[in-house]
Formats: sequence, C-alpha cells, structure tokens
Amino acid sequence: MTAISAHTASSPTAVDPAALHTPVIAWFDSNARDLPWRRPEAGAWGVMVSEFMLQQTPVNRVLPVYEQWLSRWPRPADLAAEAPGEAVRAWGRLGYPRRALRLHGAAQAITERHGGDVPREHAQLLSLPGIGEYTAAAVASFAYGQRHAVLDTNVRRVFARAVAGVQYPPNATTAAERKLARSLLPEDAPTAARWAASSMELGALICTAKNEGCVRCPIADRCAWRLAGKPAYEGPARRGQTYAGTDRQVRGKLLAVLREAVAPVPQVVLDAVWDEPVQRTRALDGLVADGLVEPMENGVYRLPQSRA
DNA sequence: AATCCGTGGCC
DNA sequence: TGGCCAAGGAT
Repeated sequence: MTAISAHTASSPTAVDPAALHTPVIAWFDSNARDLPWRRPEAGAWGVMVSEFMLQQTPVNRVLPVYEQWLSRWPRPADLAAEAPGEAVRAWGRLGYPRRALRLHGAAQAITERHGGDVPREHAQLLSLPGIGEYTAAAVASFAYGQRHAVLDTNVRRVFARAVAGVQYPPNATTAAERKLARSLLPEDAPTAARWAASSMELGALICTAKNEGCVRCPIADRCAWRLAGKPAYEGPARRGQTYAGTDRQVRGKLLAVLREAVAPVPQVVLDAVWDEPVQRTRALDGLVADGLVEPMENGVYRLPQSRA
C-alpha cells in the first residue's frame, strides 16, 4: 500500500466501525485486567470512586487506596458522614488532593439529592463536583451499561492512530474527536459499553504513548498510523509538566505534614517544609482557599473538619 | 483557551 | 538525569 492510499484510508469517513469493534472486543474478552472496579460487587459507587482516583493517576497506585476506601466507605452516605479532612487523609499520596474533596462533596450531594444512590442520568452525574464530560460518560457506561462516547486519553490515542493516522491526539478534546467517537459507537447499549471499555483497555495496555505493542494489537493490520509508517508527531508542543520549585510542590509538602499529623499543626512546623517565605505563604493560603486546610486560632492548622 | 492542580515510575 | 507520562476537572 502506498503512502497516498494509506492516507486516503485514514479518512474518518472511510472507517467501517464493525471492522474495529469485533477484533477489539474479542481481544478485550481474552486480555482484560481483572480490576476490582470491574467486578459486579463494585457497583456504581465503586466505579465512581475508581474513576475519581484514576484521573491522572496510574492504576497500580490506585489499587490499594481503592480497596481501603471501599472497605471503609462502602456507600456514598458513609463517606458523606465523615469530615472532609478524613477523605483528604485517606487519599494518601495519590496526588491532586482536591479530587478527594470533590469526591466527598459528590457523596454528600448523592446522599442529599439522590437518595444515596449514584445517579444514572449523564446530566445528573455531570452536575456533581469533580465529574466532567469523561467521568460522567464513564460511570454511565461502565456502571449502568449505557451508550456514551467515553473519550479519555487512551481512547483518544487509539482513535488518533487507528483512524486519523497520527501518533498523538490534540492537546484538548476537539469537536472532531467527539464526532468521530459518536460515529464509531455501536448501536446497542451493551455493545457500546463493551466497546468503550475495550478501546480504553487497548490504549492502556497495547496502544500506549511510548513503546506501543503493535505486534500484539488486534487491529494492527488496519491501523492508519502503522500503515503510514508510524510518522512522528507533528504539531504544537505538548504541554509540559514542570514541578520542581512550583507552588504545587510546596502545597504537596505542606499537605503531607498535615496528612500525617494526629493533632493540629503549628505554623512553625509547616514553615520548616520550605525556605522561601513568600511562596510558602502563597501555597498555604491557596490550600486554605481550596478548602484543603482549615486554619484554627493562634496560627494552628489542620485538615478540614467543617462540612463545606 | 490556557493554566493550575500532586506524585512517582520509567527509560 | 530529567522530561515524559498517567481512566481529567475547574476556572
């Protein structure tokens, strides 16, 4: 096949959805990981907790924390009854601790507005704190078997390569990607949900950002990117993630002290984590503004006890 | 739309 | 060694 015809074949309108569904779903049936949130006993709450934890955090680091959370808070109301600081503490070192606060807030909303059950409607899920377009679709699809385009970084990369013929998807999800995802969605809901999980798993295990495993890929023979000779990424520089010396690092150090503390922490102890006073103060103020830290009297701090 | 928000493993 | 990457969301 020439480069020209490979390019033609990469046109989204030329894709036969069924030609992708069948081999990818068959591959998933034999190769899916046995993750706890995929087991029936996880329920919608388990799926939802896992989705919060998996936002920007690898599976292997989520696993032990997920088990602790579901054991301690088996239903949304159990978490809602806790102080938000307990959620932040139990979040441990998963990163982005605002997710813990949002998950706690979502549990409160579910308890107060939805009778304690994770809502089934996409719009209702979307209205909960910490749930955006991706997570709403993921919960509706994985927990309730509904038909939604589930566009996470894995699926977007699979589509970019297999269909668009490029190495990486755009920085932010585009209207074209949503349209493509909808056009590839199987008609019946159970198959659509299976397809969502399958295409995501393919991106996570085979069609990875680096060291992609094309030799094990069930659709390698029709992947536009591979057929085009795997051209290198061309386009705007992808977003970097500098960390050392940033406010995020300082916030992380401050919150780590508060997570480990069994009693409220004097400011002098927090001051020891970072030398530069202006940045240190800005970071602590930011944590307070975000509701992750609660100032007490006399310059003492703790994880939030008040119900937001 | 561009930035901010943690943490740790990997090559 | 250090940039890159990991099932995003909020502003």
